[in-house]
Amino acid sequence: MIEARHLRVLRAVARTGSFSAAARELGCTQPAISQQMKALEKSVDTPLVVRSGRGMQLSEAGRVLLKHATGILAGLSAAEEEVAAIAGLRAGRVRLVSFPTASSTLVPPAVARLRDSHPGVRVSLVEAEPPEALAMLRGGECEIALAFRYPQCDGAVALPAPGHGTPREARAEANLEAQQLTAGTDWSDLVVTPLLDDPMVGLLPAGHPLAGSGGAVELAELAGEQWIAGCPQCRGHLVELCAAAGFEPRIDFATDDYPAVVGLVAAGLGVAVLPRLALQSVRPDGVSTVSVRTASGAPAVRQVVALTLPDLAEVPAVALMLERLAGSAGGR
Amino acid sequence: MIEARHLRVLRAVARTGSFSAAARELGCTQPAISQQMKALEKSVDTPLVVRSGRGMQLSEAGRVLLKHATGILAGLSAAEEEVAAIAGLRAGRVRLVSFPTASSTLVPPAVARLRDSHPGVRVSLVEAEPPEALAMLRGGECEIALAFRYPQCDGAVALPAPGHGTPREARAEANLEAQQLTAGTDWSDLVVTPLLDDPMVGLLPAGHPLAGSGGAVELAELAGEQWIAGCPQCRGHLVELCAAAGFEPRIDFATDDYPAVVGLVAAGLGVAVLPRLALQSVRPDGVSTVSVRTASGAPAVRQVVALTLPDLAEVPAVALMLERLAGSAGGR
DNA sequence: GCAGAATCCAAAGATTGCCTTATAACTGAG
DNA sequence: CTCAGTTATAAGGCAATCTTTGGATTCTGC
Repeated sequence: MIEARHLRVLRAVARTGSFSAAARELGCTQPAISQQMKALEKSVDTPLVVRSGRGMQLSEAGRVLLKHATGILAGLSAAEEEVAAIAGLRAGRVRLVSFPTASSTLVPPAVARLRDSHPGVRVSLVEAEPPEALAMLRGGECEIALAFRYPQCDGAVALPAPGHGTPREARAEANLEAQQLTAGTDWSDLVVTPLLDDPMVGLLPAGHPLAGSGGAVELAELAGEQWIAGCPQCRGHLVELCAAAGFEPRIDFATDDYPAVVGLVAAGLGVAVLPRLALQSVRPDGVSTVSVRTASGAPAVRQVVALTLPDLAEVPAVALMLERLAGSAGGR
Repeated sequence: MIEARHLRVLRAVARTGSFSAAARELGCTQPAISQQMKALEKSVDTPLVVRSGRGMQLSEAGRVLLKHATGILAGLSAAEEEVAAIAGLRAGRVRLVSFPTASSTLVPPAVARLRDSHPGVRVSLVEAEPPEALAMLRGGECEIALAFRYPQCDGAVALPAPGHGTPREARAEANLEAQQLTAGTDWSDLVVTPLLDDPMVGLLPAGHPLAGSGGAVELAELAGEQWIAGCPQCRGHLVELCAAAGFEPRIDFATDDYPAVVGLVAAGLGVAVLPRLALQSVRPDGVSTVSVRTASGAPAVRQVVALTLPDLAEVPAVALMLERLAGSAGGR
């Protein structure tokens, strides 16, 4: 088996015309060159150099091998360079999958700042709801999945050191609590980068009695209202929240189109609870917004996170993108 | 530094989709694959494989590296194959330099038989007198030089085992005797393959008194003749031979054109001594040939040999050509 | 749900390979 | 003939590699 090392030696010998000079060029001793050449000649089973008194020349086999060596070593350098470009954030691509709200709020500034600092790294974005995004992540169709979950307790999830060889146990332990509390989101084998605790905002018709109550309401105060729900996952969360507050919401309308929710509330058809992030890109005409507290008194939040695989967290471009996303979310 | 071994492992992993399968394909154990991949990832400083639960996929860097690996490994295989073709006598070229007489007698059948047995090996032929042929050999312009010398003693030169690692000392010792006797031919650092002891033939005009003397004459019997000499080297040899026989030849004509020599002798302008090989391609019209004995009574001979460098003697095509030349000469 | 098969990683021991140092032999030039 | 430069060889130390062994995880089939 011919190794690249052999070809490097052969090339140096051919270039310099002597073993000693080749050794100097490659930064090793002359016997090393001598042995490498002998090993190469043994592996191809034919002489490669012809010593004639003082000078030395390549045999025909040596010339043929050298002819190939240049191309092979050039290909090797090209490969090294291209991989180094990816590792050095001068090239590469990060495929992002995000749910709609995030892709219109968190993602754009993060991508813009990544492009400014590292123009060679390209980012692609596909929209998908968290369950599908997770499947794409596990299936190798993307590097980062943005998702959210609704922790029902106030304690913040322990923060795993993002992207630097976090042991499996630590991650599992960190996610254990949240995992047990929110069904269907087993992230124990993933690297979870918390981005944002997105507070839930109550939407009331403009003339609602609680609209002026200092901007904060208990969920139980809305027990008798008609409700307008969002996406299936949001609806499920709403029901859980209300159950914790001791009632079951009457839901007459459900839509995952946030402007529609606002319109329905403004028309006096009910009240709603939306993540604040979702409201950012919707003009809240004819509605009042109030903060919502859970039964325990703490504000209700939706936790927005970026997910990736442990191996992918080691990829520089992925780690950088995660950093940018965290930075983009941090200001909110 | 990326080594070919790494790329072979990467390719096997990518092809099979698992470390274990790659290990089976490459005939080693799975931890070996695991370690090689880890070493490769370390050398390029970025992850190359992404493990997602059961399956595994290449990262972007891995895909890029694999893309190059295919070409690099293909180039390596091509190089190995081409060199193996040369080593296996399915390809290659042997450059022969020969003096005119040999190139018209010894060389053609040898080349023909080599071409029959190994059609891939090409032979090129250039004509040059021994001194120049030797220079070309030492200068790397040919692989085999055909030459001759005139040993003045009868003892045959010891036969070095042709082309199989003959130690320097043995060669030097074998050639020592001849070296001292024939000036200007230091072949102690060469591999000498004796081809032929070419007997010297006397050329006499058809009616010469000695023409019928049983076909053999002593050189001294021709002391009083006019002489026609051949090439410069041959002329020098003739003078030496005659000196040993006790006289100095009167040389009125000298030409290295053998038909001319025959013509001159036939015209009765003198006598000549030629190697028998040289006479083979000349029609001896009007002349009588007799064998020539030196002063010591032994027949005078010209020794025809093939010369090559020690390293070149290890090259299969060169060794084969030497064999064919010896075979071609053996029948004479 | 629970063995079973298959996969990967990690640690440890043995082997192999590579490099260096030191020495000897050879070549060509002054 | 000596000297500078080169290569080959032998021996020692070091690093890399492979294998073995054991343990953890995942998917599969019952």
